[in-house]
Amino acid sequence: MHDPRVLLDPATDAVRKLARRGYSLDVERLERLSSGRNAAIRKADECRAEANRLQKAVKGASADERPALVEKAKETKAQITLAEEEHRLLEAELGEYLLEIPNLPADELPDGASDADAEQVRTWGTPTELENPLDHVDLGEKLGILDLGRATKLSGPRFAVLKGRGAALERALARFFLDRHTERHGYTEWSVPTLVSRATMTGTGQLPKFEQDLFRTEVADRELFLIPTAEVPLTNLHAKETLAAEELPLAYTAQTPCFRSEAGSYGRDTRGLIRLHEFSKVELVRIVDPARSRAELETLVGHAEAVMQELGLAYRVVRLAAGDIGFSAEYTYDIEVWLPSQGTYREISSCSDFGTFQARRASIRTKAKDGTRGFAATLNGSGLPVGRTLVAVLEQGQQPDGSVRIPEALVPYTGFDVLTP
RNA sequence: GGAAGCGUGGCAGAGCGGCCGAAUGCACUCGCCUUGAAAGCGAGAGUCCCGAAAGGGUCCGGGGGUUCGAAUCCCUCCGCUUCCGCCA
Repeated sequence: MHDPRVLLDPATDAVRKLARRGYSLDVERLERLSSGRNAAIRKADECRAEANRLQKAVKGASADERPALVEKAKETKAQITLAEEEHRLLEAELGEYLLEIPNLPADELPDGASDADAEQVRTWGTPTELENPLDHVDLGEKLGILDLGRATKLSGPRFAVLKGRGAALERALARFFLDRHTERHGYTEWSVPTLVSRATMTGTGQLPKFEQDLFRTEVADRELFLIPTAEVPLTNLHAKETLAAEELPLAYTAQTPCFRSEAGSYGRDTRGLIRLHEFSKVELVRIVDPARSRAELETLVGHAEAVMQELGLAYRVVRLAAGDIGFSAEYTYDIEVWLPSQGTYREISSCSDFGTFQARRASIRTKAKDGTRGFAATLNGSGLPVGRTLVAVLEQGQQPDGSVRIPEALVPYTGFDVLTP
């Protein structure tokens, strides 16, 4: 959420920046709501000050002065009620409007609105060239570790069932990621709820605009949402808190299932594990000093890349176009892994700097030793999604004889170094 | 789900309907003292909002009510604790 004052400051250049992501800011409306709200607060405060004066006067008043003062106090009270009502209305309208304005994309991002407009930053590893590469579905079924038919029987399309060494591989990947991030990269592991409140979803920006992307539950009169990523609970751990500036940066990780409705992606990636309603992911979240957020993003991407490299998976890093980044983001790198079956790089991790946008929504404040107060900056990135990594491990590790070699770093976790049909 | 009790500042813990933004202790910040530290002494310090500032307003779990005036009285919701039931 933006500070309306900052948004309206010409130096912010908000209209131009938002236009880059195709959002048209209604400056006139924002100005009207913001100044109207402030005026209503002023009016209410003045009335309350008057009421406070009258109360003191009543206490010291003589018996004949008293009735007139009490009468006046009652009138003032009525005025307070009016001013407060005005304030409440404008506050609500302003709040609603602010909640739907996306974050300002950084100027360094390239123009454009799709992944085709992303800018390649670097590549790592050599894309495997195979005669007739199988895709992960064919591989998985031949190896007997993937059962999509039964997944459909259980839950419908866009679910997966892993069996035997497939399930073990999934478990191994998650443990491998968590161990690396906690032991080498300084992250604290958390176990968090995957059902969260509307307020929590609003804190990170999934709500109110993207309710159609979420799974919603309702039991009795209680409403909860299934998280689309651990970013939601991890970032909101510190909602409505004030953090001491010197304890930053905070680095958190968690493995959770992630639930996405995938509304609006009907024809896309219908095969296999790429796009599911439910998948497991290890997420990285950093809560940092806003002045350092971009440097922290480089650090975060580095942590995701480190596990990719240890698995020996060829990938590239791209800088997303201004019109392609998420609602709450101001700067995003995607890591794309090489998929031999598609002959292309596909997104495996998205690492974003949100500036203070989420912290304002969730109210994650900071206080320095000298008493200076502000909002923290938040960042997050996948580190990594288990399913898509499994896809890459299968596809990049496939051998001419139909077997799949397990990356060396993973063997201590799987207990086997090859998958054979 | 049933019964009882409790929700005050970072923590602990006071608080006759106006003198309470709130005693006191601990913790904290800054001085003094000390070679340094502790102790001791002195001073200070809460949050959020409006305001260029001066200043004003707000906040004693949330919401509502009584009253000129509520941390203090009433209603309601939420949370916590203990006992019973149920359950992994």
